[in-house]
Amino acid sequence: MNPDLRQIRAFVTVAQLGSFTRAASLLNVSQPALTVQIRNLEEALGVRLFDRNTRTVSLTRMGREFVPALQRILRDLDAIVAEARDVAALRHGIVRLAALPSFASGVLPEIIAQFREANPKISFVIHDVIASGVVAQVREEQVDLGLTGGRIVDPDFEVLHTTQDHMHVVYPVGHSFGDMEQVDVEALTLHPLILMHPATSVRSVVDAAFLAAGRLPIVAAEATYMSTAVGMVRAGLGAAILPGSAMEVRAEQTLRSRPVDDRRFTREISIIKKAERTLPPASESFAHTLIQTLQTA
Amino acid sequence: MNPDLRQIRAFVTVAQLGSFTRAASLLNVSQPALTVQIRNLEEALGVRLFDRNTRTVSLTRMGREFVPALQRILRDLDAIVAEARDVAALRHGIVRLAALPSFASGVLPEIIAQFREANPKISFVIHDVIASGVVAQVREEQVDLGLTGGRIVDPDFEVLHTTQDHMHVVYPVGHSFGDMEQVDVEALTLHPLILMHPATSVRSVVDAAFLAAGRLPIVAAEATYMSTAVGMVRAGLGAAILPGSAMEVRAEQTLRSRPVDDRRFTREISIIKKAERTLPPASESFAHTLIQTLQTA
DNA sequence: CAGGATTCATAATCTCAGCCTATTACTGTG
DNA sequence: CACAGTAATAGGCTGAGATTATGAATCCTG
Repeated sequence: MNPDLRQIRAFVTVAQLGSFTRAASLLNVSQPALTVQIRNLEEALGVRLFDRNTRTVSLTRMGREFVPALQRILRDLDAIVAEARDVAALRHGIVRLAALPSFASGVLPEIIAQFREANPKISFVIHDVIASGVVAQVREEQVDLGLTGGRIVDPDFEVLHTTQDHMHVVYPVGHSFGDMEQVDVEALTLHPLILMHPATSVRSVVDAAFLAAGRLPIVAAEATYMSTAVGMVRAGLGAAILPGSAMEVRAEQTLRSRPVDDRRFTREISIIKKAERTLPPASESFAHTLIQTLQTA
Repeated sequence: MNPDLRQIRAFVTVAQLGSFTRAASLLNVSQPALTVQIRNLEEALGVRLFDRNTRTVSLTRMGREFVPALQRILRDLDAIVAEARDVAALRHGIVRLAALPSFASGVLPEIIAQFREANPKISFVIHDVIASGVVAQVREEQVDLGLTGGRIVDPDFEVLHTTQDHMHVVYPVGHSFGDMEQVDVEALTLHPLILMHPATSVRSVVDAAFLAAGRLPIVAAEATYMSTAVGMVRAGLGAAILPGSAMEVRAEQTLRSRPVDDRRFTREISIIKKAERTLPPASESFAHTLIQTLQTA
């Protein structure tokens, strides 16, 4: 028969203490139980490990040679078990998530900071990629969670939460948008606009909204990055339409922003994970706080 | 509860095969047993290891991270068990023994060569030291076996075997010893002799024999090493009295040797081990062949 | 799209490994 | 030489874990 972890623990403990009785009390078993465990281990290995009479216990040479190796195995195993329990208790862990750049630079950093205050040992790996990239990385399980725009119908994914991300218009101080009762599609159509690049999810929403309203915007410029768009606004090229989730819509000294007064200028945001996949405890927990933060905000 | 080796083996096997059913048949248990083992392991670690539905099994990220570490532990442990069984089966091992130089260079090499023919993987560590050194090394357990002269009465030691080592006289071709009916104490007293150094056990035997006979030898020279004594004989300084066990008494071209014809020129040889100590299987086995060889010779 | 096949999970039952208590046997010590 | 302390043995019992039987879900196929 093959050795057993309890037998190995018994052996190492007896070897260290030099006594069956004391080892037994340390291991919370009776002394006869230990005697049997050691005997079984000796039979399993085919080698006598202790020379013992009724008064004294000492390792044989073979026993002495095996102690360090077995000790190391116990140590390694205990370390793995402790690691697993740390992961389970959120004392350790890595949250891997993919997010659209707008979220990655916008709402996410604050939420992560708040989460890490409660769980300081948990680290994050954020992949900021475009919408199709988020979906792909979740599908290939390079990340546990995805934060992306649009509605997900693929059964490969489970949508943990959806929320609305309303578009804002960003304009320089003194722009006429600042004085209007409401900035609706009509108003937007009258001014040169800076829009995101057509491949982005923000642009699809904007285009769809204009299309639904039967209007065409005056496109002054297109930008791939939101910070570029903001720079263009600052340079006076026009007003930018950017999602409310993005950091860039926050007030700068010389700029202002306000929501577009039209429900259609809204994109859906989904927090997704791969279907039928258990998240690591850290990611699971972070998903929860993420959802709660987005709900209350 | 703490993890169990069977649980770990089950986990690694299921992870490798990606199937409970196939893993179960490989491990010679029923599939429900495996299900329970994995569940218990997951509970012990506090972490879900597999995502499984009724058709498919796949590792979670946590599970994937634990596989290599646990695999290594199983590999290490199996190696230790295999090593122990090799030692038990004499497929491995080291025989440590201390012997008087006369044996170490005399009878021992042949016996070791013969033993290693049957057990090629067993190696030897020979300490050739004087009698008191042999006893000391056995007492301190630096060696398993001791081969020494004299009678051992100390209860710290167990005498596995005793045999007689009769003294021989070594002389040049043409010496008158070669023509005598018998070389007894009387004869020895008439010729210059080369004796071992007084600290050696050979010399004590020789001195005691002369004392008992009430004679005094003519000491031409004293040597610490037997090979030195033989060199002196070759140089014509006289005849040497050396133990029969020593290689040096074997015929050289220009030398002859014959037993001294007096029962008192005999020393006792003991094979000893520490009392109450189990020998490693290799040493145990070698002790047996050693005893048998000495008995039949 | 229905049904058979396959696979994991659950339930119920049972067996034996292993524990505990009580006792024995031995040894080192004062 | 008696006592104290320690490991080994015996006997009885309990529960962990195995098995078989069955259920539930999913995939494959015609």
